[in-house]
Order: sequence, then C-alpha cells, then structure tokens
Amino acid sequence: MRRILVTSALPYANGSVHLGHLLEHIQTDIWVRFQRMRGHQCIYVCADDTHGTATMLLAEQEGVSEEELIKRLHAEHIADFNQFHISHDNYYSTHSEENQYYSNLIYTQLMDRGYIYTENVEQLFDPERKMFLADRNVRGECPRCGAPDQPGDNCDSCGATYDARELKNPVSALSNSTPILRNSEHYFVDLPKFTEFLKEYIHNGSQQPEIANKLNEWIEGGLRGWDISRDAPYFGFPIPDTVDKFFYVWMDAPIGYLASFKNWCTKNNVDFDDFWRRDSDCEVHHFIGKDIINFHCLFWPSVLHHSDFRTPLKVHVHGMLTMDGVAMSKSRGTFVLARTYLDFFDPDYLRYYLGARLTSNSSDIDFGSEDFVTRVNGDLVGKLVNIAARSEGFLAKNFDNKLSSELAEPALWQEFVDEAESIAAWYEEGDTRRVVRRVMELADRCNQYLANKAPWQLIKDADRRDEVQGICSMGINLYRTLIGFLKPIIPGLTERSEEFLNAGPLTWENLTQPLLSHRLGTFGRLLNRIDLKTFNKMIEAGAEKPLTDDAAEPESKSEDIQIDDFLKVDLRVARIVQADVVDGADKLLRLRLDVGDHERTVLSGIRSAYKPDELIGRSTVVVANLQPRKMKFGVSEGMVLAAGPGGSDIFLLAPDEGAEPGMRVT
RNA sequence: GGCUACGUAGCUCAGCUGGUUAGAGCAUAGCAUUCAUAAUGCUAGGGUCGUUGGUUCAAGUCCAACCGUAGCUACCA
Repeated sequence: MRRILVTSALPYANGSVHLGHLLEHIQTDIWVRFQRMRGHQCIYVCADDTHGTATMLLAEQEGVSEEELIKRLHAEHIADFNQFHISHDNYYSTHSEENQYYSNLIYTQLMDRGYIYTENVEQLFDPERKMFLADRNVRGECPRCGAPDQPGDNCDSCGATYDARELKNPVSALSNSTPILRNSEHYFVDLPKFTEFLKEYIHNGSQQPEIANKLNEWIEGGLRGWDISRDAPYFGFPIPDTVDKFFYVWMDAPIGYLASFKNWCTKNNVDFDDFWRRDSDCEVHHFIGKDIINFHCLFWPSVLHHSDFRTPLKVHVHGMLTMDGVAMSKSRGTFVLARTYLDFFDPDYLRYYLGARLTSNSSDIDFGSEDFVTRVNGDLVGKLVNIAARSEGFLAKNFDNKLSSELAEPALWQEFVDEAESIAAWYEEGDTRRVVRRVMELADRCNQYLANKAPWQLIKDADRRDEVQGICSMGINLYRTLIGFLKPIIPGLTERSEEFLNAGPLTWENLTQPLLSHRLGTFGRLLNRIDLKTFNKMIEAGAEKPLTDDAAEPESKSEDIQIDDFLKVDLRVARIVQADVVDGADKLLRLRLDVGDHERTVLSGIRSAYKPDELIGRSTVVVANLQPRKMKFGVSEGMVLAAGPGGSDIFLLAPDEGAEPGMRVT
C-alpha cells in the first residue's frame, strides 16, 4: 500500500470559490479518489491562504477583524467544496499555530545556515495610512502607454510590466494620498545559492517535461534573492527576532500544506515525520496552476530542502480555465462562482466535463458552453445512463429485477474488464481525458450490443425470455463496470448507481467481478439532461458583481476612443540632427531630435532598417509627451513613429515639406 | 527579438518510441429502430496532417527554415 499526501493550492481567503478553484480541486480530487479506490492510503489536505494586505484591507472595509473575516470565508469555502464532492481530509488555515510553528522553524533553519540576508528596499509609502503600498494598491498612469488608473505592477491596457515607482502621478488606492518613496530593510532568501540544487532537482522527474524546461529557463537566466518580508501593518506572522517585520504571504502559504497535514496528523495519530523527513518513502504530491510554478518548483523545494524536509515527489501543473475562449477574471466579470453554478447544475456535470478535458500536460482548458451541454447530454445521459435505463426496464417488468445466473457474453465482458489496467495507468498519470474517451468508446460498444440483440423483439417470443434476461443482465453488468471506471470523476452519479445496483460500493477490485443472480434495487432517474438556456442564465447570474476583494476595475475599453484620448498624445514634428549606433545593442539607434524649442534623445529599434547616416537631416514624427523610459543603454525621451513588420521593412513616417520641428500634429 | 509550447476534417481533439488506403466525438445528409431522458444503431460527404526544404526503403510522426497562435520575457518607446 502506498502512503500518499496530496494537496491543492490554497485558495485565498478574500473571495468565494469559483470555477478556477474547482478545476484544480476537481483534478486533485479525481486523482485522490482513484488512489483510494485502488486501496492506497491517500490523505488530501488543503487550507485557506489567509495572510497579506488584501485580507487586511478587506476586513477593514467590511469593518470586521481579519480573524472574523477569514473564519467566515473558511466556513464558506468548506461548504462549497463539499458540495462538489471534494474529499479533503483536512481543510485548514494558514492562520494557525501549526503554521506559525513551521514558518518559524523553517525560517530559523535557513537563517542559521546563512541563507537569509537583508537589503534596503525603496518602496512607495502611503503617508496618511502609514504603510508601504503593495503594487496592487498603487494606481497611476502607465509609464508606457499612459493609460490612467493602472495598478503598480502591470498595465491592463497595454500589458506592460513595470515597477510601481515608475507610475506617473501615483495615487494610493487606500487613501487617495500621494505616496512617497521610503526605504525599508527587507529579508531575502538567498535563492542564487540554491542554483545547483535546483538544477538537479528539476530533472528528477518531479515535474512535467515542459515545466522543467520553463524552470530551466528561469534558472539559466539567473536567480535573484526572494523578498520574504513585509513591513507592519501586515496581517501575518511576525518574523522572529525582528521588529515590525512580517513574513510575506507567499512564504507561509506553502508551509500551510505542512500545517494542515500536521493538524490532521494530531487528530488521527499519524506520524508527521513519516511523510516529511528527508528519506521518507511516502509520497507528496502538489496540484497547482501554471501561474504559481515559480513558488512551488523553485522557492518551495529550495526552502524545504535547506531546512531538512523532503521535497515533493511530484508537482502536477494544470493550465488556466477560460470561459468560451475568454480568460476568466474578476475584472472582466466572466467568472462563475461555485455557488452560482450550483443554483443551476449538478456538480457531477462539471466534474465530468473537466475530467473529460484534463490531461497530464499544462495546457489551458476552455469551458465551452455548447461543448459542455453536448458532452453532458450526449455522453452521460445519451450513452452511459441510457445503458442502465434501457436494460433495467425489461428486468423490472419481467424478471423481478433479478440478474441472470451467468454471463450471456463472457467475451464482451472480458473486453471491458481488460481495460481496467490501462485506465488505471491513465488515472495515475492524470490523463483523465483519455479515461473518459475510452469509457465512452466502451459505452458505444455496449449500446451497439443492445441494438444488435434487440431484446424488445425477443421479449415478444415466450420461448426466448431467458435470452432477454441474459442480454439485459449484460447491459447492467457492463454499465456497472463503466460507472466504476468513472467513479473518481462522478461520485454523485456513482453513488446513485451503487444504490440501484444494490451491491455495495464499487472498488477497483470488485468492478471486474460480475453480478450474477443478483437482485437490483429500484431504479430512479439517475441524471437529467441540460440545456444551453440554463447555462446562459448561469452566466447572467454570475455577471452580477460578486462580493470580493479588489476595488472595482474599470470597464474594458471599447476599440473606439474619443477625440480627447487622441489629444492626450502630443505628436510633434522632429528633425533628426544626429544618429548613432548604440554600442552593445543589436537593434537600437540613438537619435538626437530637434523638436523646436529643445533637443532630446530617443532610442529607437530601427537599426535593422536604417543606417545612421541616411537619417541625419530627415524630418519625422515623435511622441513628445511619452514618459521617459530607462533602458539598458540610457534613457529614451519619446518615440519616433514608424510602420512595418520589422527587420528591413521598417518605414519611418515623414511629414511633407514645409513642416518645421516642434509643430504639433493634429 | 529570445525562450517555452502549439498549429491534423466546419468545431473539439486522438494519432505511443517513424511503417499498410490518417481516426473519434459533435455538427451536416440519408436510412433503420422504438427498449430507453427527441435517447440508440447503420451509412455518406468532408482533411495536399501550417508552408517549404531535408534525413530515410518509408514521415502527420525525426531535422532545419519560414508563417501563424498562446504564455513568459527583453535593448519593443
């Protein structure tokens, strides 16, 4: 028997469970249920990720303490996951004694071994609220495209990433005051010291190949120290032997896996160290989304290894969920809460649909509304449940619900049973799409069999009644095998089927033993068909702004802009007075531009199309009010306009004769 | 630009370490059937496997370049 510990990433405690969370927890739960069905010990723990500025601010906004807030959401999360049959053994919280204990322990170990250093960091500070501002809590104009009201890490409008200090006219989202720059000492994990360790670690098979490639890219690019401290006020654990320093939420979040498990161990009398000591022969599996692989595949194993814990055996990374091709995000209002979903559909539909699409790789999964309806109706109702429904009627009417004493088609039965091991292998590697595909092929075989035998014809002939019993018993037995194969994916339907089959819970072992001379329970409708209208109603219901964290984001902009928007761009005629190759750069030219009242320097990536000499003296158009951009080779004070696909096909714009430097383009 | 993926029927995708006429589901058309939740079965149309080269007796499957898409990233201003 294998001993396996499994986790899903910790949902953050400032919002409700939504379809994105469910993708991950369903994927994990399918794997967990499969392992248990195979007879292994499989402990599945999770927790709420409670710390950080976001929780603190939300609590304040709602006028409650952080503890009250996270307690409420904790209860809500547990209820939601339960409804979807997510079988956590423990759903705990990072705001717990155990977590504080392990956070301190790990930190101290790292500190004692010289893996922690401090450095001064300059950050925006809200003078009114007397606190440093996280990137998300600063808003201002994008330094690149000038879009107003953008957060401090990247621009929603042009996608640029930048430092919060680069924002133009920054404003604190908390107090609307103007932030000032201030220094603070921060604690860093010396990640570069773990480079050699990580190089080996990522090739030990603990991640999917494409993830290992990605990690390798990051490692080769050079690791940087990881800032694990935040200044007070901060909702989190104080860092030992410091004043007003707290662990950054991402430091203690993964430690929450240990804490939740420890909490479970205490209650269930299991030795924590069996699973977490260096040479443990137990298994540890993490299921995460691809957005957090750096935390789980670089930081987390490094931190564990260098504080004497074992590293995870495997990190299973899944892609992101999109809805009808559009990224799910709060700001766009395209996401569906677990609770909203439950108002309209059975949780098994979602489990089945996602199961039918999940593979062992990390590609994104699109939730297609039509696809969803088609698969549920076609596969589950039309094919699978149909087998039971069409077989059961004859048995109930004519044979008192009793199955025949032997199999009518042993060969066909064997064909189904023989699939068990390959299906198990696909579950093991997380390729549930393949499981579902194969099971549906088998369901087709079964429907073909029933169509060929046509028991509704035979039943008219009194001499052939026994044949009918045999055929329908085959139908029921095959149905039982199929539902057994899908049990980890659709536990609700399985449970109702088990009740009808009246032979106890299905296990991987007993599903290959046919039921003979067995009396069935009463058959009720197992599953209902769904329609697209209901789906659309769900989307409408979900479109109402859910009660969550982030400040309301601006509506997504239409393609058309107003004249005012255009006028914000100060386009000027400029004459190139000087042009030089930039040493060390492949694509840049340094241009000195006469813009009428003064000259300025612009770095432009047009070297592949123009020689410096042929540019001097030419007139062109420049964006004059662009925020100066610090680049590797100097500061660029504007942008010259050019068109073309790139390479040698770049064409500089030029005004007609008569235009003088400094003239505004309107 | 770099990196990592991906590009197979209208749509969603299978095609494992290269090997007979490239498969499935949905959709479309026709037929059969009525036991079953307008469920099921059979049949048909539809693909120059992104493009161009190359390796090989043999390539959707390997290699290269290019085109396109996505994510990350940069000397993209």
